Amino acid sequence: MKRAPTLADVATRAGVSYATVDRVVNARGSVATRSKDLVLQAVSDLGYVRNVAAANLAQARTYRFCCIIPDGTNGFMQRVCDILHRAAEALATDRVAVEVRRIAAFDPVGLRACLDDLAATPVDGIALVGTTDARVDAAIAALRRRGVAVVTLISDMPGSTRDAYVGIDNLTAGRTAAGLILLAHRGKAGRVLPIVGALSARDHADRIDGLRQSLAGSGVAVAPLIEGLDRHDVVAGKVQAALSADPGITAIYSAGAGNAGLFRVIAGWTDTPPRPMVVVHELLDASRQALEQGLIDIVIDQRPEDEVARTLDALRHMADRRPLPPLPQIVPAIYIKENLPVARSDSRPVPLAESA
Amino acid sequence: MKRAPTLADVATRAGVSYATVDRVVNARGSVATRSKDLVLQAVSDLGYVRNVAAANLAQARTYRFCCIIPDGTNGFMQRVCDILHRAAEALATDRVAVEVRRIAAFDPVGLRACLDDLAATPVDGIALVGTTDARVDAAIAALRRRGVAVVTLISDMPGSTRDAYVGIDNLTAGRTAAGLILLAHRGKAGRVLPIVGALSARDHADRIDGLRQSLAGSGVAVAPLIEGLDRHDVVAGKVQAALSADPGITAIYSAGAGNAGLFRVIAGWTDTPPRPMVVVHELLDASRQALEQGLIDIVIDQRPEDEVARTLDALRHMADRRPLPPLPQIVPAIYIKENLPVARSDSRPVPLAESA
DNA sequence: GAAATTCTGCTAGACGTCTGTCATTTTTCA
DNA sequence: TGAAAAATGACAGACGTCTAGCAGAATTTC
Repeated sequence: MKRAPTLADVATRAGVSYATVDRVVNARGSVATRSKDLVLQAVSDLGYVRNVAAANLAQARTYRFCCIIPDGTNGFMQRVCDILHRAAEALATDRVAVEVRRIAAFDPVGLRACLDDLAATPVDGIALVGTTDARVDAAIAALRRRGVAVVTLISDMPGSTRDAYVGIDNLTAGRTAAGLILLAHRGKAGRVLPIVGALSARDHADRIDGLRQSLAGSGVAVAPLIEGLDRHDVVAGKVQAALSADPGITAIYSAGAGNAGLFRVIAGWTDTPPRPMVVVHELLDASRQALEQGLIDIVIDQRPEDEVARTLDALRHMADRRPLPPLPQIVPAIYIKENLPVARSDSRPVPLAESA
Repeated sequence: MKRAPTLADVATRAGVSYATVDRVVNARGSVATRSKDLVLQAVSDLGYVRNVAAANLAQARTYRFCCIIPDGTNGFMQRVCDILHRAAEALATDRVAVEVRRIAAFDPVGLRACLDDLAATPVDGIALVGTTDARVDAAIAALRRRGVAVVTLISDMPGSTRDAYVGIDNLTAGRTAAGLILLAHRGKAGRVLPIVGALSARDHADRIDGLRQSLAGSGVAVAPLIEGLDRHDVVAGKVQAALSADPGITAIYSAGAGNAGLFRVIAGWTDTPPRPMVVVHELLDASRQALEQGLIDIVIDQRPEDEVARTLDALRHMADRRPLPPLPQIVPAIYIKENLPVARSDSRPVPLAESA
């Protein structure tokens, strides 16, 4: 039960002064290579780990994070924002201030402006939904040079210098949809109607790729793709048309948003032939209701709660210059009518525990 | 951007000394009712929240938690232990020491002895897998009186005075199995063979209840229950017999452990008729392989990672005498061949970040 | 009214780290 | 060889809370 080693212990062990140790571990001032080695050796000998509590206290540290979330009619992004706000409240105890900024969706110029704006404020970390664009890349690189942690959320930017990506593997998501569709077909032949917002959206395209991969070689074929622009009116029209044109559709997989239109079409289905199996993404009010009413069969959800928690955790680690713990993948959840979680209630915690 | 209020601010506002404030918030010494009210009022006026970092620093606080996990051949409990150990490592940074004790499964006397033993050591919180027993209840109550936080994990003890339960709703888990079985039947008739370890185990019984509820009124019936005692040899024999006796079985739902026996039977299946659909619980090496090899269709997993994380988090909150944040239910994960997470790799974090 | 009890205020030293200043020593290079 | 530059040591004041001890004031008890 001995006390954990402190920087003073490290200094003694390394045979240098506290100041030198401090210069090494906090990377400031210049230190001779020899001294640096001595210190690092002592650190590893003693198994020193920084006492984060003390460090934060000393700096009166307040983490300042900013999350940049696309605006628009997308219910999913709204949900992400809600979760962020809730998480921000809970983190207030730990002196973490989380700001959420909404920007126009699919607008690299606006995103870049937002990032440049943040570069001028004292911020420790930024989370953003990736948008592939050279100007955004440059802004991220600039922020990182200034020591700001940058994490991509939900959608990655593989080419950029972001510190980490937090989100699901969309190829796997598409394969999952395929697996469930195959399960329901049980070896019978069929044809899946795939719907996306736009194939130019990386995540949507990945999901459809995954679907195709896992259906290949099975008896279930893939019908021509519908691009619904994530708008329910467009989706409704195109789905209606596709179903009329092809009575052999046995399943529908919607990889994008704008599902309200799809639900309307299904709601108007006549009994014969039986309606196709329907798989959509993201658990929102509309999809939850559709599931409860039996209009659809499966919702694949990317667990934004987990994504948000991981994101803030990653930002915190990086702000502390601590290594990121190995992150297990976020596995999308599969919801059916029977395992829907109860709708969440907001309860407000009190600041202090009861006195005895 | 003003600084968060401190206890000194509270004292000023309340018009009393720091010492009095301290006596109120830490519930020591005696304080006049009037002063106490003044302090509490100031706390709520200012929105004071204790700076946990400073508090821990001042006390050189080391949280000591102990998790009591049943021993035995159960692979799931082994997995829980692994996760606990990993979590313990990660929490070392925050001065949290987690000890894991294995005890004989289904042995209330041993559990009680373990709890009594712990009562004599300086421990801040205990997590245990619930076992319904009056002696255990009493031991828990005694611990709580001594200020030790007690959380039940995986299996609850509804009658006891535990502070919280972290685990899944097994009724929902059974309903989920039913929903997936119905999905694969797509309106066709069928018959499910249910397997448990023992109906006396609360979680197993709940799952079967859930299954029955959700199958009621559908075309899928429930065959006579098999009790396999969670032993793979017993399971193999009884399943083989049941399948021979009833060729109309179209699905198997194993709510307990000992699934290796079930996998063996399925592996020996002849092509015609097609094998029944198989749903089992807990993602372990054996079930993962069975899923990959196509021996089974679905694994329902109770996400022990989440359960462990929540448990330790809950213990920490209670040790700090902070209110528990509202816990969203843990929703069991549904795995099929296509969405299996990659097997986890163990990587060891380095103690310090790189110097610039 | 005196004594006992309860309540309150004051003070000071931890806890481990960060940050800054200043003086001193060692190294480097012209 | 001397001057500039680099490296090091020493030290002190924060950060917010906990803990302990002691003295003085207010209240209750007999």
